[in-house]
Amino acid sequence: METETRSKKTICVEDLRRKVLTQDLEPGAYLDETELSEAYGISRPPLREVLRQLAGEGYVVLHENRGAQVAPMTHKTLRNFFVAAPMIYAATTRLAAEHATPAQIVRLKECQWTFRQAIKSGDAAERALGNERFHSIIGEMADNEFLTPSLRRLLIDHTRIGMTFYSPRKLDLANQRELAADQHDEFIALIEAGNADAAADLAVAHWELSRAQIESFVTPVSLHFPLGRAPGAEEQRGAS
Amino acid sequence: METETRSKKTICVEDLRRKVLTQDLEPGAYLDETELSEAYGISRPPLREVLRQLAGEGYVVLHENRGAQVAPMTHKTLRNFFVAAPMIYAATTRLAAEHATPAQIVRLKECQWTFRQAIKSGDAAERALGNERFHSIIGEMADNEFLTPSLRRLLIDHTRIGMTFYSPRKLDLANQRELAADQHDEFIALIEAGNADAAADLAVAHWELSRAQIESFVTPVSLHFPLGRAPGAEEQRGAS
DNA sequence: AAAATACATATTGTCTACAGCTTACTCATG
DNA sequence: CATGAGTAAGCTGTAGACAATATGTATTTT
Repeated sequence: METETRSKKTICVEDLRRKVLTQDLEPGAYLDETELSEAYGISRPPLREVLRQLAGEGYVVLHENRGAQVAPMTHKTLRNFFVAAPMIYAATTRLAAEHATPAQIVRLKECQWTFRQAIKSGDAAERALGNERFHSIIGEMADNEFLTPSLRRLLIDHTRIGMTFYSPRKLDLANQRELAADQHDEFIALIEAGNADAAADLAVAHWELSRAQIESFVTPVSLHFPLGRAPGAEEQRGAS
Repeated sequence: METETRSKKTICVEDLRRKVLTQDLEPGAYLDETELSEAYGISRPPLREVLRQLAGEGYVVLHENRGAQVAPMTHKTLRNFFVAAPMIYAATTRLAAEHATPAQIVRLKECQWTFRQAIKSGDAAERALGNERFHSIIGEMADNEFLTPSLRRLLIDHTRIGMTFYSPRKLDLANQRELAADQHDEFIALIEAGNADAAADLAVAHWELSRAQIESFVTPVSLHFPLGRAPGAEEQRGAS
């Protein structure tokens, strides 16, 4: 067992990533360097390094002399996401099935176990983060430094979108989440078997399921939404 | 026309990018923070920010307590590159043809003009950088934040590989470079016409040409390479 | 009264100095 | 002579103080 003392800076990076993914920090929110540096018990120079790193990873955007902003989600985000996701997911999953090591498969299984616990617990954030981690590991398995950057970028917004549209009340969505978890088990089986073609197909199917969930919110069934309600529900600026 | 005074830090970022792309800084070389900060007339904290940013962009790799290293090119690099490149190039080019703005097309034409000048001049670095810039602009045209990260990562190593295998002596390669430049003109025409399918096909053809050039070096006619050379090529520390 | 300018405040950007880690060299010892 | 530990030098990591830039407010001028 490794003791592995993570530095304050590492904790800072990981916690900020987490806060962005769970929308604990909302898209478009501006970050205060002094405030954050005090919160994580480090000084401003290393914190600024952290922000640069997160900018490189796509979590935040830096504006000269105007600080850091959590990467915004514009009207184009969803459209671009729909274009890029199936291609990258299919490609990385195929490569994962071809290249995965036994140690990585063990980690993936552990991750899936944690993921199912999160589903049972009903904690939206833990479920979203568990799903992100699962697909991150598949990305590691693919072991292609040229595809990983886009995959990581996709997973950021996939996770944030998943948080946005999460709705524990709708039973059919709960069923779809169960189905998604079952597909994760299939991922493990196919990757372990080295069945690249089937794994790529499953990636597309998994994506289609997710897409259907998202679209059911973006293009809702007409009469389900009472229209004269909650005028301030869309209070954040920038929403057309 | 704006005057646009670039800060020292911006100059530093751009110059380091350039040096990595042209192999003025060799893959695997370690960077000295003090040395670089003095060279660019800034202190170490902002330089460290620059290095973090470049790490996020894939130009360098950071090692805890051991400084920054120019992103190495391992034996797997070329193989992974061959897998990812055609897919990403085709996808981004297709999107570029669908989304390019007139202003971007003007910039692409200017870039192509500069590129042809570089070819005439015979300057390998300028030619490689001009090519990188041309394809970067196509990436901007695609306007998809989820695909751009992988494209940028590909262009880094494509440019470095192009520098590695550049050989002005071989006449057939000179002809192939002419052909590549002609294909650039076709890119412009197809993008301007909004012909997405043809643009995607051209991207694949352009890639195949480049691949053939690379492979003619990687898999050379048997007797051209003296084999008993450079025993310590794995652990170079410092590039002089 | 409205608009523009000047000033005050807050936040970002940078520098110097110091602390901590890694490594290479030296010296002692088997 | 080889091997290991101890030590010193150099580099990375961090902190606190200072400089520069943007923003919001208040005042002045038309």
